[in-house]
Amino acid sequence: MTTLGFALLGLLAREPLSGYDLAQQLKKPVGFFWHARHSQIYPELALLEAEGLVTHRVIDQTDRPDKKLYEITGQGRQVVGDWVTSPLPVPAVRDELVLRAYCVWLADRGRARAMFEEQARIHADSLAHYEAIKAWFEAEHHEQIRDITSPHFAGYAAVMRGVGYEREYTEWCRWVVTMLAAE
Amino acid sequence: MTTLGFALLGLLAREPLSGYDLAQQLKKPVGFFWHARHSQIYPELALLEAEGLVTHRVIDQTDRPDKKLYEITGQGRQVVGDWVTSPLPVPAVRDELVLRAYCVWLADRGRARAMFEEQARIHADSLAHYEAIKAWFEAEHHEQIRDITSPHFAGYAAVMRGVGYEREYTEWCRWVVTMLAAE
DNA sequence: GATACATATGTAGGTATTGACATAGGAGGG
DNA sequence: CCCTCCTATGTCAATACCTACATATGTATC
Repeated sequence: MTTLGFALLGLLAREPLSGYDLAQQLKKPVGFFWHARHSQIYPELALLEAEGLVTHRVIDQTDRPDKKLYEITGQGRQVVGDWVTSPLPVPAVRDELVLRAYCVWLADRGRARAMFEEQARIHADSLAHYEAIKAWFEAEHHEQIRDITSPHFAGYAAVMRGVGYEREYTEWCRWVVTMLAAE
Repeated sequence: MTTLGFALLGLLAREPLSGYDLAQQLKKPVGFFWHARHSQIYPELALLEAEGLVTHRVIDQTDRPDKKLYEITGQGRQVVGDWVTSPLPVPAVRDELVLRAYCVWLADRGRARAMFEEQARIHADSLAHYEAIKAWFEAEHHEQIRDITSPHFAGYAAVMRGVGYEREYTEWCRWVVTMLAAE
C-alpha cells in the first residue's frame, strides 16, 4: 500500500467518488497536503480494487461520459483506520524556496526581492483560501468539528494546519523581503 | 539540472566539500529543507563535473580513505545565482501526518492521541535544534546576518524558516492532542 | 584476533511521480 | 460547422528518489 492509496481511501471513506472526482479533490489547494495526477490515480484505484479495499459500479450519464463510482469496503475502512496510527516514517521535507533562500547571497538583489514578494502574495492567497474554508467549517459544522469521530473534525484539523502553515510561510516571505529591501 | 544539483552547488559555493561531506550536510535536520542520500549525490556530482560546474581533486589521507574534494567553478556560481531568481514551479506539498489527521476519525482515539503526542515531541526537538542554530548565528555572525551578500545571511534566513515551520507544526500537533484528549 | 564503527565512493534494482500522449462524448459559442 | 472546454478514463516513457548491495581503509573496543 502506498500513501496515495491511503489518501484515496480516506476520501472514499467520506463519500463514493469517481477517479475524476478524486483527481479534482487532489488538485491544489483543495487536496490538503497530498496531491496526485489522474495518471497515478486510475492505476492506484485498480490496485485498491484488486486488494478488495474498494469496489466500483458504472454510472450511466446522458449529459456527459459515463463514470465509475468507487465505494470503500469494510476492509478498506479497517485498513485506513489502522494505517492512521501506524509508525510514521521520518517526513521528507523538501522546499525549493527555502533552498533558494539558502543561495540568495549569490543572486541579484532586485530580482530576488521581486521573487519573494511574489511568493508572499501566493502564500497570502493560499492563507486566505484556507481561512475561508476554516470559517465555513465553523459556520456550517460548529458541532461536528468538536466530535473526533466525525469526518468534519478531521477535515477541520487538516485545514487548521493549512492556515498555520501558510500564515507562517507568508510571514517568513515578508521578513525575507524586508531584509532584501533594507538600506 | 535537477534541484539536487542546485543544492549541491549552493553548498559548494560556500566551501569545497567531498561527496561524503555533502551527504552529511544533506542529512536531516542539518540539510535545511532539502536532503538526499549518497547514492543520489555521487552520480549528480559526476553530472555537474561533466557540465563544467564543479571540478575535483583527490586528497590523499593517511588516517582515513582518500577523498575527492569538489570545488565550484565560476560558471557553476553563475548558474546557481541565476537559478535562485528563476520562475519557481508550484511547490508540491506532501505531508503524511496531515493526511493522517484528515483520516483520524476512522482511527482508535487513544492510539491517535499517542501518535500526535509523539509527533509533538519530535517537532519540539527539531524546533529546539533550529533555535539553537539561530542563536549561534546571532552570537557568532551578528554582523553578517544583516548583509544579504553574505552566505551567513542566507543560512540565517533558512534557519528562520526552520524555526517558524517547526514552531507552527509543534503548536498544531499539541492542538490536535488537546482535541483528542478532550472530554 | 574479532567485531564494530566512521570514513569514503560507488552501482543496481525498484518505486513514486510527472508529463505527454491517447480517446471519447456532450456543451457552448462563433 | 468548427473550435474550445469540461467531463471521463486510460497508457507510456522518463525521472527523481530510495533501499540495498558492494568495496576499502583505519580506529577503537572487546
